[in-house]
Amino acid sequence: MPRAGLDTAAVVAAGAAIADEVGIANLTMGLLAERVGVRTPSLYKHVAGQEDLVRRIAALALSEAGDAVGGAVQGYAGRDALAAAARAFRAFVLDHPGRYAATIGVEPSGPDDPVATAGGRLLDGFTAVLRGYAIKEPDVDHALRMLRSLCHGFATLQSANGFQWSAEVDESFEWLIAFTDRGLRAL
Amino acid sequence: MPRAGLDTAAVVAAGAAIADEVGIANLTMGLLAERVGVRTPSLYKHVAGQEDLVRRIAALALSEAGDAVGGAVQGYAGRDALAAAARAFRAFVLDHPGRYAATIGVEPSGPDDPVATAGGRLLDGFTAVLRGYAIKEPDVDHALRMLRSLCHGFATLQSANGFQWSAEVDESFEWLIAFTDRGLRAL
DNA sequence: GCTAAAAGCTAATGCTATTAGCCTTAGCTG
DNA sequence: CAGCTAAGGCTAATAGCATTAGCTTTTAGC
Repeated sequence: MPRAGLDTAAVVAAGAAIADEVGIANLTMGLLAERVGVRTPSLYKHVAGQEDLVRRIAALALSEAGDAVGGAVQGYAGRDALAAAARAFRAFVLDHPGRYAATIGVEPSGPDDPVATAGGRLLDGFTAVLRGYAIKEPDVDHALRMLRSLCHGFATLQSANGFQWSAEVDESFEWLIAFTDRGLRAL
Repeated sequence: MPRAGLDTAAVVAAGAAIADEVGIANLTMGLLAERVGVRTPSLYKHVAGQEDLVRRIAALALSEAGDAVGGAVQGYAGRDALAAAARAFRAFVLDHPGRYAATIGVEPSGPDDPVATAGGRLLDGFTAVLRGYAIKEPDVDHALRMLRSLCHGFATLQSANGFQWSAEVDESFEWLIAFTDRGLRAL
């Protein structure tokens, strides 16, 4: 029996891919094993169990989202940066609904938890956006939370096909960016 | 064997209560059966299965959230209405995290789906808030989606203990209400 | 009181995650 | 180059959970 040459990262990446295809709720160890060409119990050599797998997928998703947002912001400031960050974040969630869904309900166990550090890096991307607005220090944290809530809420609601939101969802999203931009500049 | 006098509504209510206590992911048919004083298979006389149960819990949660928001708005207008609605919604999600979590990822099958009608009623509450602002028609839908995204995002992120948000979360929420109010009045 | 549907129950099935224990490969060491 | 060791795989077994089948008992209407 030739060896599969697996490692934890490969298993997690495959799990994230499956989650995007069939939804995180339908990600089963058997499906994952089949995908990576191995029998189910062998997965436990790379991952401590399903819960651990989901945590790792969540950390991966947050890390990738952080890269996407951070990269999109590069070279822009103010409204352009805000729009770039928001669009990049939403695009990521819509392109990878399963792995992003893995982040919902995962609580970081401590500051050193990969989930926490990846989440922090995602926040850094949004922080960079705020730097383009002249915001007084006490407001920065609040504005950050608002940005995160807005993007998270909109993207997950749309990804779940929430509430008959028929067509012009893109239009609503752009409207939302403009609204937020005006509000931030007014601070 | 005396009969338990169950019906679908009682089973769903008990399921929602368990979801709030242990999380929707840990809501098991056995746990629910024990809670309502019946053997597991008997539940299937009232509910088609676990998926159906979760859908019904989601519909209940949306309906209750709609009642909470609608009731809170009564007698207020403008900023007061906005604050009342937002606070009522957040309080509901924090008080009933499990049943609200059931709504995530549930897609209404059609316009007659109880999930859809309950979701619609929740939207009505937010619509009432917007009526207090003089918003031009083409903006109403967008503003509605923004309000929903903001509340959903903030409440679910906090409920999941998202991102080390230490203390002043309440303060951030009030800040967010003020921010939104200013933006809406500027339309 | 009689009947039929509704609401329970026990028993059985099948799927999923997980653990235990064994075997083989790959890489390093003498 | 022989041999040792750890890592990565496998089969077999266990346990929990959802669900179905089929039987029994209550209850409500006639």
